[in-house]
Amino acid sequence: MPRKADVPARRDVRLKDVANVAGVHPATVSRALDPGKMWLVRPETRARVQSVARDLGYRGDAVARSLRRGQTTTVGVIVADLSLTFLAPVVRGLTDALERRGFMAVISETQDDHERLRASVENLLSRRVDGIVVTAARLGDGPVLEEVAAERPVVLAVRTLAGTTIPSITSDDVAGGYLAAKHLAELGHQRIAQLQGPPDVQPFVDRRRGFMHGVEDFGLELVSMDETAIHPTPSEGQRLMRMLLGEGQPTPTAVFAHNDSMAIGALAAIRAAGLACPADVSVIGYNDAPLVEHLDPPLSTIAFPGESIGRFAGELVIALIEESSSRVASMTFPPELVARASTAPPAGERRRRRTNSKGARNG
Amino acid sequence: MPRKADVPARRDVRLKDVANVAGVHPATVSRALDPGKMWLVRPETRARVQSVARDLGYRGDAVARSLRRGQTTTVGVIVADLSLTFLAPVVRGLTDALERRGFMAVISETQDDHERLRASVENLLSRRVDGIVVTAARLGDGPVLEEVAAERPVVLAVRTLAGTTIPSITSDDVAGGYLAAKHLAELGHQRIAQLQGPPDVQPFVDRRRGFMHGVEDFGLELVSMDETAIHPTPSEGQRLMRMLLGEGQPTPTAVFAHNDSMAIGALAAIRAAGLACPADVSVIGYNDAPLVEHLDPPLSTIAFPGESIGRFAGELVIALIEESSSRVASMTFPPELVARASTAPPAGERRRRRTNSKGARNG
DNA sequence: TTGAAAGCGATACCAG
DNA sequence: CTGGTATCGCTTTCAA
Repeated sequence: MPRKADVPARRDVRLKDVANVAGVHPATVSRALDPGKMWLVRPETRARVQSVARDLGYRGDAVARSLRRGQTTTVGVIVADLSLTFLAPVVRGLTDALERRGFMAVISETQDDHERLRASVENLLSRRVDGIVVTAARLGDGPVLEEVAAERPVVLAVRTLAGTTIPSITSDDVAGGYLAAKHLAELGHQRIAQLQGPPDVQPFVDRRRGFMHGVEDFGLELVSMDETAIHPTPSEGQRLMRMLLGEGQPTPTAVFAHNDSMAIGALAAIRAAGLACPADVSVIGYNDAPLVEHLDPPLSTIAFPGESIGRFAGELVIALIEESSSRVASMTFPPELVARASTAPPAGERRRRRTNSKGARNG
Repeated sequence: MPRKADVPARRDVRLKDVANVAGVHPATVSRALDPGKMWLVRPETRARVQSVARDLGYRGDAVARSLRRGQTTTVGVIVADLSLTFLAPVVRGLTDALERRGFMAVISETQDDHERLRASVENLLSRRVDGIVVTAARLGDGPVLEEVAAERPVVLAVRTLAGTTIPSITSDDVAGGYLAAKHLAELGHQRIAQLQGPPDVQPFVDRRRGFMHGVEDFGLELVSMDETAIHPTPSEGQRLMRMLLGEGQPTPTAVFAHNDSMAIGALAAIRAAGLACPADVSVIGYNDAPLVEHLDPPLSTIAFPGESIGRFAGELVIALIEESSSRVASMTFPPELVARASTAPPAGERRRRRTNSKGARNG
């Protein structure tokens, strides 16, 4: 049992109580306790009020304040799934930026489901959040979000949306895809492929585009596969990689998985096929999620500054909240190649010397 | 610019507006829209009101409702750091349980700092959350949390606190530690050690205790090292492992790291010392965090049902909120050994086994 | 079955 | 510099 020390464990103390004890009007207490208005109160009174408030253990009622002020100092954060490890830094930067400014994050998961996104948004709006940061936008979500953005600040983070006017803080996924192709080309790969993420998520579209540019620019041969992952998960990555290895086409010597999760699945598929990475097939992922540097082999990947993106998204949404007329400024951060052991030069020479028939090892 | 379709993008629609259009009193609208009270309204009126509400795009104001009802249907969730990957399933289960019951999670990070925990709690209370789930409790936090628990439902998850009356949902870390020792003993290890997490976090204390029990029960030799990690991170794990390898004492053939992060650091230290895992030293971690199965080598570890723990914590806090008299029921879930490639019989044992095995070929 | 009226707790404008 | 007073939007007795 906790001690009921000096702080009365009684029912919540209200402004009026403080006023009574301090012998002043509630309005005065309100002013004396508001950092932005306490200068209106005579120092003596202010001190007395503050001391009484402290003694009574007074804790402002944010609900009442919100009702009166029409501001909740709360921001809704919509994520597809908190288990997505690459989101951790983003959410970290975001919540940090928010807390630093006195805002709190209320988090809602959508599992990348349109309906759930709609429900989340509705829920958040009815809770009167001052703004919303969406990291889980998918293609069809445009209209809903635009509608919301008409009444409240909305910021897209990580995932932008084609042809939207909603400001977004992202990394340049086209550049990232290009970087992946460039890396593979520089290692000497000629025949490469990509494991594509869901095409209704803008970053995947962009990564694809960037990668294709690279393929052209560097004169690579693309083992094309139109199939895309239903979800960007290890199991889907495994499925696509299996397809790729099983196709009639020649096996690529390197693949670009649109994210690290799919890359992990790809590694599994490669092993399952009796091949080795990077000896037989190089693999590069995307996101530089936590731990992928410790994988077997350590995963080459494209990193983006998640924490910064989260932080800026937080700051932007607050800016929009505080001066809603603010110019809509999107930001794009450059991604970065992180070369590790899962990518290496192709074993082309050796293989070519031994046999001319490609794919002979796909047992 | 979004279309201002049928839904008036005007200022928020209030209850009164609906009442006016529907030609009834606001109180009637309130009743007609409250699932728990709509039976008080004549079906015709109800239908009309609901239809008007829909047409106007009416969205209840949760802030006003909260003020009036003294309930926010909001639960504070305190975590040390959202980047802790083993928390992802916990938070997942938690938010899912909450949303399912119409509650929302507001998340606050403490970075395992006492002051920040205090501030978080204060902030959450002033926002009038209906309850709090704490996954970041450390030893000194008892008093603060007890005090809070006296006014509002508080539930500890993942980390319990010694000698507290606050209900907690955890896994049995003593059993987990024991399991680790047992696993190593069964593999034939004789000389083992542990990399200890911070002693002011109950789970680490328990894992240590359980491990020690196991050491005794199985008659193992413990290479003891009193040093504990400042934070349970890879770098600290690496530091401790380095110390262990450098000491005057004989090198253990297996170590139990109090969590996966430290285990990862340990693996690095082992490599850095020119040794191999599991050939020279076996390593077992704790948590079965996402991806550790893909490490090099795949990490043996002790798993706990994070999602269930989160889910039950959510359900418990809601139960406490709804019937605050409810009996305080803590729950403990059993952990489970997940044996992977980072643990194997010790070098000597392997040889001996080969020699002694029936049908040995070198006879 | 519906209406009237009283707040929930805090803030902000207007007087004094 | 401080007190009065009117809401903020909704829920909930209490009457009718």
